[in-house]
Amino acid sequence: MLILTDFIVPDLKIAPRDGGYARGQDGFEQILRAALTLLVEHGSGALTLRRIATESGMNVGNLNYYFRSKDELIRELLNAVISSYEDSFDAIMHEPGATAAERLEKLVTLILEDITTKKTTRFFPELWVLSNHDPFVQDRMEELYDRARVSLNELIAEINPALPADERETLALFISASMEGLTVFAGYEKPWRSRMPWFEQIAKRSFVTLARELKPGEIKGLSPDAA
Amino acid sequence: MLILTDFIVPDLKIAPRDGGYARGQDGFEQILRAALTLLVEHGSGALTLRRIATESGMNVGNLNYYFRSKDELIRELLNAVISSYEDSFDAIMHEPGATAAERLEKLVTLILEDITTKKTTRFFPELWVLSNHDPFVQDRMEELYDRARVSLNELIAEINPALPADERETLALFISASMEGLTVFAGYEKPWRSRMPWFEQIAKRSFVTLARELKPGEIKGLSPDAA
DNA sequence: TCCAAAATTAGTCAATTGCCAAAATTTGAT
DNA sequence: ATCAAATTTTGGCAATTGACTAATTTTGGA
Repeated sequence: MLILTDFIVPDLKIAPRDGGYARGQDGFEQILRAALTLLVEHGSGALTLRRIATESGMNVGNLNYYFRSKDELIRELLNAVISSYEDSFDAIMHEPGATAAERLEKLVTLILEDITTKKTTRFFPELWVLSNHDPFVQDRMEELYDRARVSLNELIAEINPALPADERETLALFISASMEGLTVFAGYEKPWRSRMPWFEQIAKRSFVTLARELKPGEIKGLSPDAA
Repeated sequence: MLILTDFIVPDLKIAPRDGGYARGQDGFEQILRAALTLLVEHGSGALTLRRIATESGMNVGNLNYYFRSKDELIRELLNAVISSYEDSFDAIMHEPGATAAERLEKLVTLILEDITTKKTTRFFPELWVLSNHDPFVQDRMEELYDRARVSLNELIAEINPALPADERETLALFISASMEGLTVFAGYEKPWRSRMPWFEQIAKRSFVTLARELKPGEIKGLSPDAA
């Protein structure tokens, strides 16, 4: 059985530009879309102005008309992709469901299935690497994950109202990190991709249990250097 | 308070070379060490032959004597670093502890503390990115994680002997992925680095519970496309 | 239709890249 | 001490990179 959504050109969220012709907006978007395709298909090493120009059917010099430098182009690209994820998260956040636990399970399903797409599997590790040496990327990435955790936080609060805010936030972080980690093992074309349904079951069971049964103070119970 | 272990040059495991002088073995190691330092400190973009030559106090042309191509140099580098981790995992595997659950907790502590080192936080995301477009890296990485999971598997089997092998392996994968995911959030110089002790508590509690309480067939219970 | 702004093209520049060949030097067994 | 093998240096090459300028074409409001 083939999955049909694989070759969809990934989405970008591009802010409308100030004063300009319609063609300009198109060109702007074409360039970023070409850059994203190259990044996803061939990695950051393929992100040269000439390859982006070729991929977008444009002249090299024209890229310099839209973007003062390659650095600015890449920043705009990351910004556009990250914004598209923020939109997705906002949409996911309002998914209906009966109980809070059921909505948490639904959220886990949506996130883990997004992880198996080519776009997500390829883009996020690139983001993680860039964030190691670029403060701008680090800030923007932190902002993205903060927003992605909002719904997680709300659900945990609903499931376990007694849990203090800082412990709740820590649990949300742990859950988020757990799921992100699956990218490398069960993402697109990864060796354990086919086991993602099982991972989903374990994740749901584990996360709901944690949210339900964590007692206030339990996490901080032991000082980290206690033998 | 300053942490003093940050600037330690990361370890490499380099196989002794066939026929050659002692100086040759030194040069070989110097080059790979310089390359790793550059990768960790400045990212893969800094991995040019000239920068590696400067960093290792060598001439550019000499790199071509040791390595037929830049590609071969990088492969040898990844191989050497991965081998060093495999050694570490083998050492960790034989850590003593009373019960299996206690040994599992100890293993979690060791892995999560390794994640906060500069070497690990910086190197692994680079590896993940490279694996997306390089089958050699993908194979080698899979081999590394396979070996890292051996002890995890044994401990789960001891804690819950009734769990079938494939479900046990899936749980080990989930646990491993969970911890790897923390790299991006609580690794070296990451925003939630200071909460790593809390993450450790949650992880121990969660993983031990899963290992103890998962029932055979529970993971595969629902077919993935059941609404 | 006209025309200024917007968008695109063509061509060039210095810098950097990986790679290579030939000469010079160092090593260590004999 | 000798000498072949191993290592290092020197100098350069062709290709690619990001950036820039000037000329050309397209756009869409007046």
